[in-house]
Amino acid sequence: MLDHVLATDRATLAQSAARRLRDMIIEGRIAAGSRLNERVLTEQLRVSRTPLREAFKVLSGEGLVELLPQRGAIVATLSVAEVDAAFEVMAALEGLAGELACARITPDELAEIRALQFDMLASHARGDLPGYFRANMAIHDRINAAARNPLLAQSFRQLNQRIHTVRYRANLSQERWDEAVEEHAAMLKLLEARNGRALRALLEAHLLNKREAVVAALRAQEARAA
Amino acid sequence: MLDHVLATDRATLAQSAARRLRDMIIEGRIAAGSRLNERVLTEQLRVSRTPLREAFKVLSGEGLVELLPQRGAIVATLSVAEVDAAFEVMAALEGLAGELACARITPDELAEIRALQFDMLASHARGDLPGYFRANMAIHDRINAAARNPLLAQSFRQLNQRIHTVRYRANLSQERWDEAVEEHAAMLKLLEARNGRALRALLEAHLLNKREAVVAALRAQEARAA
DNA sequence: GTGATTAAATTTGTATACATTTTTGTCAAT
DNA sequence: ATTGACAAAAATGTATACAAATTTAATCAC
Repeated sequence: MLDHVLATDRATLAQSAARRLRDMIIEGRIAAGSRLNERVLTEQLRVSRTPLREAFKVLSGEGLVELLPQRGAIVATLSVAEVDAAFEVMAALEGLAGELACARITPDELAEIRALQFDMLASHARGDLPGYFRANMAIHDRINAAARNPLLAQSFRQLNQRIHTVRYRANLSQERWDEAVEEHAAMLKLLEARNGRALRALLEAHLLNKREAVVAALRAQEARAA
Repeated sequence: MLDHVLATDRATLAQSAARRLRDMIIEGRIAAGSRLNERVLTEQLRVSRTPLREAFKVLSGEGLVELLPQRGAIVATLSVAEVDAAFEVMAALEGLAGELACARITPDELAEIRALQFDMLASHARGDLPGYFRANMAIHDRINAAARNPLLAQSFRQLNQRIHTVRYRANLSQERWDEAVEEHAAMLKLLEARNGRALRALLEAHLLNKREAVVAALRAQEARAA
């Protein structure tokens, strides 16, 4: 009778295997391009091959894993071109989110973003990069939530997840960092003024700037390797 | 030695099961919300449960199937709100595609779109709705291809596939149809003029207009049912 | 008849066995 | 040393057996 409340909705093994594998990939604990051997992973994750293979299919749909017929699964590789393309799409999506948020955000949500903005400023002042990334991600999450479009949020999350490894590994220059913080201040102003068109343009520019920074860092990394 | 040429890359059963099931869902041969019984489907598709369940996971990632833990899979249902949200995102993506296409399209690609435009005009003049839809879809496909962004194309395709059933079932009014044809003529002009910003705005408006038409048709359908 | 209770049947989740394919390792020939 | 052939090993793909859960049906009290 109270099932709908008490039901713990314990996940299936396939779900939890997918979740754990996803985390391992996103956190970079398994290198891009490396093979996902079923026997090895069944031992590591303590599940049998059936749920593991189902997890592969799920992660393949998220773009994190590539399935090579008869030849197993590998962690998806990221070319610079793909990162470039992902940012191009994410810029448009984030711009849309900002525009919609201007029309739909509540005062409470706006207040929360204001608070996060101060958290971000604090992290920036301390030179605390992880803290900055955390506040930054939270702000963009709140804007997405305020847009009230689950499909938009999902599309964005999927792309962002795909490039997560490189996005939050590229340690940007102090100059670019300062610039990003300024952009965030302007964003908040436009959001408060409910200026949808302008916020959209700014968010697009903001993400395209981030793209430049990340792609430059990637190319530098590639050059160092060679 | 010639493997890389001859290899037919025969699909796995999971892949072909996913493809067949996907077609059945998109074409509306299985009603939204209906249960996907494993035993029944294994008999229909002539595969065992293992590849069938893997196919469920794939289609779930595409948003076509919903997995209810311990309670099986159902064909995903589409609320009016979801269709609304999908168009909102698709408008932004298509706008981006148009802008990028202006910068990247080749003369050959442009010529092909011009030809398709005439096909579309012919179908419109004959009142051939399926032919119109086909030409229309082909044009949008070409614009997406000319944008040279695989992730953009994939994001768009996924959303479009999700609402395919309702999108191409809503038989629009003659008035809206005429209007859409005019919008297409303007699109081609802007593409030829390489006016990215204007094409973007037009494509967004075009899709938001389509949204109005589809959502209105859906609401009318709902009202008729009640 | 209605509703609760419980047993049976069905259905989903997982592990494992078997079948195919791919990869690896050995050895002879050049 | 390198190549090619081929056997052995390992890996993936598929079917099926078993376990656990849910749904259906049947029974009984009221």
